[in-house]
Amino acid sequence: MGHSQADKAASRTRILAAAAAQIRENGLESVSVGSVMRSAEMTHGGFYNHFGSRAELITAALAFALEESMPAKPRVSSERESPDPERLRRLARGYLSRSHRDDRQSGCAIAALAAEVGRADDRSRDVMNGYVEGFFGLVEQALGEGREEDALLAVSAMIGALQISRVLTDEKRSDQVLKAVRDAVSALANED
Amino acid sequence: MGHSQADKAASRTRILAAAAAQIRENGLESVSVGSVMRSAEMTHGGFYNHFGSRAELITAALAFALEESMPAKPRVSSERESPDPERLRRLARGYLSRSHRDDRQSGCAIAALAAEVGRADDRSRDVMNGYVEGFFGLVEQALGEGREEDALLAVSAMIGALQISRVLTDEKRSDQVLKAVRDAVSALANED
DNA sequence: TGTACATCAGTGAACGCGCGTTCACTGATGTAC
DNA sequence: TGTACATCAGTGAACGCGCGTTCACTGATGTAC
Repeated sequence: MGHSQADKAASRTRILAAAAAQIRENGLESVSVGSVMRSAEMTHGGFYNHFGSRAELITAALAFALEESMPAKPRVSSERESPDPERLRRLARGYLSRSHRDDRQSGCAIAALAAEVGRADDRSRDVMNGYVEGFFGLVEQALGEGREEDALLAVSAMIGALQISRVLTDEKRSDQVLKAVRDAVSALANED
Repeated sequence: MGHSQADKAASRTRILAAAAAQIRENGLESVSVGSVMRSAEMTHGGFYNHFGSRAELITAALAFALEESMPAKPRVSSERESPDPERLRRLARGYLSRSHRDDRQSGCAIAALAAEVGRADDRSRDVMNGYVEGFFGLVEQALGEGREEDALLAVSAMIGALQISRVLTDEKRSDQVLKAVRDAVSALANED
């Protein structure tokens, strides 16, 4: 609550983190300046010391949410890494888990926001585009060279399944969808 | 613009259709009473002759959009129909086409709204739940008995791929995702 | 079939409210001397 | 190191606007006789 430069940076981060959580939980449009500032424990007037407008916040918070929710972004290591089926199986197990389904606030921002970003301006699509490619790259690397098409399939299926599992009202059925796609992705990992 | 009962029913349908198109194009939250009534070529005051509130309209328009965008809802025919791989291949070709990707306004409402409905009230989730199950059933029937898990995979992948294709900023890459999943679903159809 | 009247779909002004944004103010911070 | 001052992060009141909703009114519809 001080006025130092370090305090300002911390405030900005608090605002961003609050907005990112809100976005993942309830979508881009759910963000209002008032609610975000309240979450960040400040009054709304100070907002414009940190962002030029609500729209600017939303773009920044989208990037923040994507970054937060994609801890395993592929390193830009020059050496080719070898396929790692176990890594993909672990990824699928976590991604298509009940806890991921039920904890939207800290869940995958791509699954939460893909449709909304698909209809947003180029700026937002650009931001998410990089993270989708990162996800593809991650899975392709785990599958091994020449498995690009399988990677595209696996990522599409995981994102679709997570969303569907959040829609279905019968929890058993929801679990079943998660399991079916988990198994299918694992099967891809075990091929070749 | 008359006042007969038939006119009233027609007005209600115009309002619903306008709201459904808007929802598919820009999401549930994009619907405002004013914009919908303008699309339906009426003034906003008359809205409450047809719906009790904006929330009620949105629920009804969601159902309308889902119904419109799922013409191939499985019939409740008692006789088991035989597998039809060609039908699934055709479905995948249409669903994962550039024109479907680019024409959101008349595209699949599940893909457009799954994430948003996943965080909505039970009422909305119930509505979409039925159509998701309809989609599953359609694909399972085309695949044939005992292919339930493959149907869950295929539907998840199609929905995920359509959304991702709308996010990607490189059109070639977007096309590639559509094609990869189209081919994977066709491959499922050819297995047996 | 024709007339008188009640109904009610649609109009457009008005409402209260929450929103994004602005602004004068405050007091702690950090700098110039 | 100590003092005087400019900066600027944060506060809270105020703004204009668009929203959902209400309402008095209108005139066409449909019904009772």
